[in-house]
Amino acid sequence: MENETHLDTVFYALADARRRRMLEALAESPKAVGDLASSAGLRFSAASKNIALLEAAGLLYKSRQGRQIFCHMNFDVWKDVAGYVAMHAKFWSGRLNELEKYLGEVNGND
Amino acid sequence: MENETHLDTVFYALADARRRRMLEALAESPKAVGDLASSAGLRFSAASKNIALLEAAGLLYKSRQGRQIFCHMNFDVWKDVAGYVAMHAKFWSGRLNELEKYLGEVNGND
DNA sequence: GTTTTATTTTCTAATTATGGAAAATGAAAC
DNA sequence: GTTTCATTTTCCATAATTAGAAAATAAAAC
Repeated sequence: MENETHLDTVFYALADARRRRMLEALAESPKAVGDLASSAGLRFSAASKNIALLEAAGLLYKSRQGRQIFCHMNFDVWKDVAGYVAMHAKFWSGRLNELEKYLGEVNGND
Repeated sequence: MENETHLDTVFYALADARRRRMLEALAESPKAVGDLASSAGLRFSAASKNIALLEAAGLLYKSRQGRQIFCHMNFDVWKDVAGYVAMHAKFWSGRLNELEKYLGEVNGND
């Protein structure tokens, strides 16, 4: 599902520090909308709209639990992004060691 | 040089299919502004503005050759993007083989 | 069923982004 | 130095984005 329009919305969604902060919170564990609002320093209504944007980009999905709505990171979409980046980052070819180091540092070799 | 604001501008720059098309053209070889305009299906003035945006994001740099201005892909910035993607794509951990395959397919194992 | 909690929607106003056209710049050709 | 070519800048009109406030929904608690 990696078409032009989709990449538009994904990259656009990532082009905002507060939205990225929400995703960073989600990377750890699913969070309710209200929690994400605080993470990003936004009011409820603004957070809700930004979350809808992230959802439209496929970067997260929601599930209801009682009165709360939980957001979950959709890791699959990162594959599209990674694919696009890899495509244009030709320079990574033959430098997988370097990327491996990156991944190791960033993820703590887990 | 991977700060929040920089990522904002980089992702924003990537969030437009025509700008990505220009970058795709540049990945192959440096191109004059006029050539990029046609690649993206834009008039000169519009192309010039989008190129300025890509330049501000650090995705390309310019060099003058006679009356033409050539744009060159700046591969280094992709490292920032790749780093960010890798950071959030935890799921890639332990799946480097898969990524390797990706890179192989995409770059034709060169 | 009324209240409370969690979230979304609607509406408005302010800000920002966009392309096109035409004028302006900059360098080369003559 | 005047013309030509390549690109940028300015100006304008249009469209898109955003947050905030208040009203609306939706589900649970009482």
